[in-house]
Amino acid sequence: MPDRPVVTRIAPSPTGMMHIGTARTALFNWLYARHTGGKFLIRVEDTDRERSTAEAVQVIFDGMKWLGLEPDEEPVFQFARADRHREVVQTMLERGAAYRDFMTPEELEAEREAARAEGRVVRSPWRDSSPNDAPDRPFAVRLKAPQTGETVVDDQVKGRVVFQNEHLDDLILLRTDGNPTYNLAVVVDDHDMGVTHVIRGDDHLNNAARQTHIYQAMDWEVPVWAHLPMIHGPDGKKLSKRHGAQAVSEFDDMGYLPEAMRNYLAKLGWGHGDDEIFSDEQAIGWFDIKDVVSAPARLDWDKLNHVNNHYIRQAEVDRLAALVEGVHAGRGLKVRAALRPVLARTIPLVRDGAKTLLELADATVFVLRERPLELPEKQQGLLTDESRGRLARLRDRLADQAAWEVPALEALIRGFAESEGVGIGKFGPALRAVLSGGSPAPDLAGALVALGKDESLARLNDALPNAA
RNA sequence: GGUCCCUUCGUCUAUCGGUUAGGACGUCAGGUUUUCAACCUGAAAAGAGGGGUUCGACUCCCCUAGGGACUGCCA
Repeated sequence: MPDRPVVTRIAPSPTGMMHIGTARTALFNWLYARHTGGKFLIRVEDTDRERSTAEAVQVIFDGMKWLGLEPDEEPVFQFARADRHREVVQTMLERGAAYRDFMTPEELEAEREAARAEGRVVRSPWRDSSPNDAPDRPFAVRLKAPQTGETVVDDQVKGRVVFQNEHLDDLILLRTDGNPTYNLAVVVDDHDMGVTHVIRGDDHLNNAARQTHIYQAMDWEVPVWAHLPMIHGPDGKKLSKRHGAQAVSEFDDMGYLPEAMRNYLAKLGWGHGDDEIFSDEQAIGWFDIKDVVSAPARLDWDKLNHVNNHYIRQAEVDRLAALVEGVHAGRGLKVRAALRPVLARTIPLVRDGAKTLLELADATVFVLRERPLELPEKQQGLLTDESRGRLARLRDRLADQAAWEVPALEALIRGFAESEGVGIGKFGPALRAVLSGGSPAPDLAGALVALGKDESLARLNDALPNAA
């Protein structure tokens, strides 16, 4: 185990979106680096030139920034390091740790089929040929991996995993076109970047064994491995589109707060006793790779919603107001400058029930509506002659009310109901309808406070033109 | 086919050989109540199956079953 300061990294490939699993892997790498006082790095695996567009790369950076997981150093781009990768391969060739493989695509295909039929691994006839036999045609370079004995991946979450070398094939290091492959590039880059702990998805567990051979061939120190189980959809299948979302940006769009995502994602595969809600500082203090669960976890929207609701209740009102304004803007509803204070005033009154920013936004539309409000048909029945009369009497009381605060207004409404000799249910629904125009609204006192005295009375007057 | 990983309430998890198997989300019931939500109280709910090891297994070992990953000159 390396004695150096811890260096972790996230190594996403730019595919046009940032998968939520990548986000969790990033989070764990970040937590571990912070916990140990080490460094958290990012390397963009952009060797697939077709998919690796500038936009796709930006998506990664945006996702990381939104999640609040910024790396400690400038990003490394893998493609730019191809020369270095080739240089390492050259060294391995010189050391006899790699060989030129002249198999044609057809030969390879045939060998692959034969190997599968025989239940063995692909082998190249060129592995043991002498350099003099080299034909004059393009070749790939393969690692000359040991074929006997065993390779141990001492994994921090999976435990000691043993592979028989006879089951491991000779990794291709350089393609026929001279470009490095993924398996070569990760190892070289991780080594050059000084990565001490490779924390990644367990879809790479098998690769870890073969990558170990590269480290050994170069006499490099093998990093500490930690292979995280994957995140599945609610049905236990691989997380995909049909589960609602898989990209980080989608969670943003759906109104989840980054701190809620961090908390929830941290709990997916890791935990600290009975603690459910915890701060970044606590997570950093508690986090240890050894405590990561080895079984895959399913995404649970209900729980995510619950956690998000918690953080919405805790968030600064000004921040929520800005975010909610953004949601409204996205839906084509511009918030007039004059209404900004109203919006900010409304948020504390409606946030408790909001599971997402979208719901929070929904809960605030009633204060943003412009008079005169038109009641939806199903609510018009609420305005009978009787209820109009009551509302008119209530309006007069409200007009005389000086303290425009929730407790005082609650008392006023209760007192009014008593003086009318009826329950609040006799006029509450009508009041709410008039104040909100049919939009969702909080309790009556809250709605009055949110709207403010003038607007409240004006909306009442709009609905009671002849009742004065 | 081969290699490897995984398996505690519906879900996320605690337990690290001895517990009435705990917590959270969700669910259900009740309460509160002017809508929805929130909130309060309570309840139901789990060790995949089979063998071992042991005085004693959720915990250790083996087998089976079921999931998953890899098996690319993708990453």
